[in-house]
Amino acid sequence: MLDRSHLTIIKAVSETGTVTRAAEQLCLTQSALSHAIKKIEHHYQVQIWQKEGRKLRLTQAGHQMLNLANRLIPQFDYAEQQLQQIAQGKKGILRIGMECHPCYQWLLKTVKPFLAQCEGVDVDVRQKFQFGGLSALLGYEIDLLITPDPLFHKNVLYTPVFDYEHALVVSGQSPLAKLKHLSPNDLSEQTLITYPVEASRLDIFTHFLTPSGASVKQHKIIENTEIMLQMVAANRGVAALPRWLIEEYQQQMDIKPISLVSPTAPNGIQKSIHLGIRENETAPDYLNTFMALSKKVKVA
Amino acid sequence: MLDRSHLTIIKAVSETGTVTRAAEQLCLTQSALSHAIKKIEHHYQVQIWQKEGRKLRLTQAGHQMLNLANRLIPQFDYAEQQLQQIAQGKKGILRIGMECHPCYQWLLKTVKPFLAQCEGVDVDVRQKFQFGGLSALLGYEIDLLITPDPLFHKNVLYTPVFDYEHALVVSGQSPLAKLKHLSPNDLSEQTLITYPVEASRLDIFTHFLTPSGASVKQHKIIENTEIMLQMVAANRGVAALPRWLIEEYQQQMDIKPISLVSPTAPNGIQKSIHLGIRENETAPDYLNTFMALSKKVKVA
DNA sequence: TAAACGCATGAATTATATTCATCTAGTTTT
DNA sequence: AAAACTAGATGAATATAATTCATGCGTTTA
Repeated sequence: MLDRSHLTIIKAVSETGTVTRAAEQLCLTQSALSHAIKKIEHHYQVQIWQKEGRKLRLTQAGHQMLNLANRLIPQFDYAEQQLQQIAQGKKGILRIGMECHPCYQWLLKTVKPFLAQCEGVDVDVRQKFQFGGLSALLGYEIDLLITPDPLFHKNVLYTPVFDYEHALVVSGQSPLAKLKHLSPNDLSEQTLITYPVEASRLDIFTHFLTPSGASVKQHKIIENTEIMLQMVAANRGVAALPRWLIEEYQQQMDIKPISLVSPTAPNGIQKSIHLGIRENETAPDYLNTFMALSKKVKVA
Repeated sequence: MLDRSHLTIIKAVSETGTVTRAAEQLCLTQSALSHAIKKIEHHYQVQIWQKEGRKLRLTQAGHQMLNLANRLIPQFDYAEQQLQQIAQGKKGILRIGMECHPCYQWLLKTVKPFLAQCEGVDVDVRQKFQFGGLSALLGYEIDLLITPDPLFHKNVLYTPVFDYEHALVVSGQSPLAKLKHLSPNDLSEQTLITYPVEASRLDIFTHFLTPSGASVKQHKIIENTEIMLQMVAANRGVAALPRWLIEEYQQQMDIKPISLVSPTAPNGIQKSIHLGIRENETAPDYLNTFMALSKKVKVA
């Protein structure tokens, strides 16, 4: 029963001093305000104000309403502003899910201009998903999935943003460094360093070693890309990473990319990073902004 | 535009999970809620929720509305409760203004049974007023003024609650202690301790010293009654306080009351504590309760 | 003492909220 | 795979509530 409008009226009356001026301020008639307050006065059986000569005076109940108004109205106003900003795609949280460890470097490059362009929008990046990135997307844990392996789902729309070659990175000191490309059996005496995910999600296994029945001497797990490359540079192992990423670090480290050639991938392992979004809903503007920006980012 | 009702709807929907059940809870139809939300969706051009199979899912904007709802609705509810209780004269805040420092002891005795009797009513005591207690009362800062000096005003009704003698308190060791009463000139070599208010509001000046052209040797300011009495007991000065108050402390301290006799006050300074209330308005029940209680409280 | 000001109020009007009946789409049952 | 069911959306009809208009009454001002 007691409503925002009543609070607005009481506030306006206390500000302007008279109902008539309050009505002007609210673009209503004096009568409208008078009726409105009379109504809640009847409903709660309390007086809100009293005529005192020509002036009005708030009763205790009126003062309580005024207090309430002063507390609540700004919150309503702020919420409305937020709604309008959300409507214009200026406000929100873009929750990004990453399924592609080395893409982090790329993401940073995209997020930077995005934050500059969409001032009201925060970015949240998540990298671990209990049931995988796709279900995180469908379960509304994230709004955007960055993945090199776009698993089909009817409600998810994937957009490729850039192609890259998944190559082996080796130390400049390694004997392998002289080769232009190598085949699965060339790794039989090597130590392979990977991110801590299941082998079934590592392309070097699924698209290179496993189809040929080949394997490596040792398998080490490292979570951090830079450390991984330091290890490789120190000739303590080899790793599979995007060629552009390797080339980016090549200036500061003694490393080298080599194509992974096999019967199933005669030209090396070719991959595409895809952005996945839910298809059913109307995407907020800032999501489209992000998609557009992501296509402009150069990676090599 | 955005209103309490919308917040109520969103809250109910989030609690019950479906619009239909929310409608039941609010004693409305599913259609009503659907239309209401559609309206603000159109107005702000945002989605609040989405159908997802048989379930609903709040959008980001929807979640913000829900947050707002959870913050604001309880405040509305509380305000309504207060209104209803105010209507019944059962609930409110009794804002008491004190213009009489030593009356604090008396006030405590009155407030205690009052709080017991009026469970829903809070008491707020204010002691300092920028423009004095009378204007605080007329300006609705307080609802009740406790004063020994009832300044006339046509809209203020004063009721005397008890009479007392304003007497001098001296140490038992003081040579003055042997006197039954004393006159203004007897204080010429004494140190007078008073509360920190203007001399024009201290009866010992206005009704005793000043009319006779007398004065004291020294004037010390102390805010706290007990400390004041400790000082007196230690024979470091004398003070003017209600006789009943002095007698109350006489058991535990070596102090003594002495009447202040002068041509203008041949029987000592006789005072009355008055309760002042605004006359024009209908007083809430608990104010009358307080008035009634205050007359029963014995002070000596 | 008339004019001006300012709130209250009843009736008329306008706007808004709610319902009813129906539709659509997803989900479950058979 | 069809039928039955569930839950929300929607347009039109209706009910309710908000607003205005015209006017009255008390207070203040000139």
